[in-house]
Amino acid sequence: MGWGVVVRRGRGCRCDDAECLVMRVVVVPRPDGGGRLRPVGADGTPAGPVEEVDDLAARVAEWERVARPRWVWAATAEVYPELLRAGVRVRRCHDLALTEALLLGWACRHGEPRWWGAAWARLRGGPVPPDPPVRRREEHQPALFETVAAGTPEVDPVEALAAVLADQERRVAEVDHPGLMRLLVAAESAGSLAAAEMTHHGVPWRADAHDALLTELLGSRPPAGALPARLAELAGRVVAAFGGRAVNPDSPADLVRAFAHDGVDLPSTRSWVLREVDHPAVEPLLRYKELSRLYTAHGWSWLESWVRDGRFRPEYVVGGVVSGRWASRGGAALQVPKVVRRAVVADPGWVLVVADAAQLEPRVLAALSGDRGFARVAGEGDLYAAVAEEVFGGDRKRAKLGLLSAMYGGTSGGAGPLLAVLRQRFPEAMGFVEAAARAGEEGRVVRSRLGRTSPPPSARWHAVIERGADPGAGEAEKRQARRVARDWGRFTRNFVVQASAAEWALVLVAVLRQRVGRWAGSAELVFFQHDEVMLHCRREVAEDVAEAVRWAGVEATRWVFGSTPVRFPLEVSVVDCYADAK
DNA sequence: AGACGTTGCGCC
DNA sequence: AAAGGGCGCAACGTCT
Repeated sequence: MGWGVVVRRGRGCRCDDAECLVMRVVVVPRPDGGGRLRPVGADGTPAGPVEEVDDLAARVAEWERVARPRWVWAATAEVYPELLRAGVRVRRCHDLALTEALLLGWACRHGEPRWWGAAWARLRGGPVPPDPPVRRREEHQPALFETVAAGTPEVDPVEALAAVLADQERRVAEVDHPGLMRLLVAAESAGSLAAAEMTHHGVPWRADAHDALLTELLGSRPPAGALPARLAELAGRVVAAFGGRAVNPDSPADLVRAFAHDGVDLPSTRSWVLREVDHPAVEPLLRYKELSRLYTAHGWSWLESWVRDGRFRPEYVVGGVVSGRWASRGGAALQVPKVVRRAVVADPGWVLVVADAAQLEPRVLAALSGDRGFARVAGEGDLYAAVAEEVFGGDRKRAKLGLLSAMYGGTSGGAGPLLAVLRQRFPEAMGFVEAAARAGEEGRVVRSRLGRTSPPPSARWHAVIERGADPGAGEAEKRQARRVARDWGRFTRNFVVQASAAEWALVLVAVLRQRVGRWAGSAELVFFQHDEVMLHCRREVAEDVAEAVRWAGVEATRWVFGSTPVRFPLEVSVVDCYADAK
């Protein structure tokens, strides 16, 4: 899709001026704790001698004290955890790998080899080697800088990183809106620092409370290989309800057969399907599924693997989702079930500050589209209620359904007529997502507010589309082509909203992280999940921290959307226990 | 036995 | 209430 559909230039990014004067220092660590550093200009040219040090952390801390540079390194995830373990924090960085992914994406070269391929091409020409494999927590793999050093002994890694930096600066300047892309690069890099710091600090987690919760719901911990008492009992009730027929409640196929035997035909055993069925097995089965999930996903073995010394330390994968949302590795960090939040308890004398952006995505759509009518309702505290008031005679449910369908591309559940009304009332907002959907259906890419780009559809996708367009195509082929086109349209429709929402949240984290630095030792960001942040802080500073979060929301709005009537309210709770938030 | 795809469900 | 978008994970089941 045309860039113009998605991004109208807002307020310029401050990185354009002051930030760019910040000194950059390239860092290449050695496995033994030493490393090499070199100050460089934005164009990668040396601004000082190479330093070779045996205690990299100490040297970084010293630089940080006197010059507050922007650290330039291959990947925060490979460099920063070690610094944190040595007690060293940094204010800002430029993550070359993350930036490379953003820039490759912008040029519709998603998935191509990243930074060191670019370095190679720039320094030596010739074929571009593939990326090193993704680093796994459990196994040691060579870090990026080691790989480049091993593969190209004649290339100084410091020189290589400086070259990549220069290359990236040049490419950023060539995008349609360099100021927005600079903001994205800065926020992505700041996010990588926040992610490493959150992993380092961890979410306060009371293993005893978790164990008590499990025991209450499942019975005491069973010996290895045995089912907890409560699950065994429910499984027994399921079997009894089928007249003693042997049924494994964990096996969908088994269940479908058992229900069929009793004259109940099921398309699947999903819980919402079962809920509609009148059969004595349903009630114990639903309860079994619910508790079984708790047991397998967040039971005692989860607790043993993931909680140490009163902290849950998930590993975040910054930019791990195509939309720019973060993913996580291990521990299912971004899926902590509501019941388990009982175990997330602040240390004595400390509290949790939990903040959640209310109705973030429709607000983002309002700001993106510039629809004045929609922006006006998005200036209200309850956007859905405001839309309901204006359009649906106060029916908030219908307002919510209609708006979610507009952003996700759904038409089921009677959303069709609601969409027609919304289209009439908010033509620019609805036109915005529909233009994004059309772009996807036609195989074009779309971009977020700051310039993150959707992946182009695969060759297979194009093949299906072309087969459907062939004059000799059969009905089935045409239908399939229409379906995959619509599917991709739903993806791009959602991408523009979800990716821009992720940017707002990312900038919030970036500015909040800077602000929280003033309470070093007394307040920590400990968790971030799409539109929600959690801080762990001393009780005395809780109100100040809560205020900082609200301020960060306002800042994020200004940075990402400039001047807009749209409000992005945060629901902030100060609690002892995560389960009590909101 | 291990790889892979499917099913189902937790979160936003 | 679910369905539309995005994920991670565990268990089942099939294939190799």
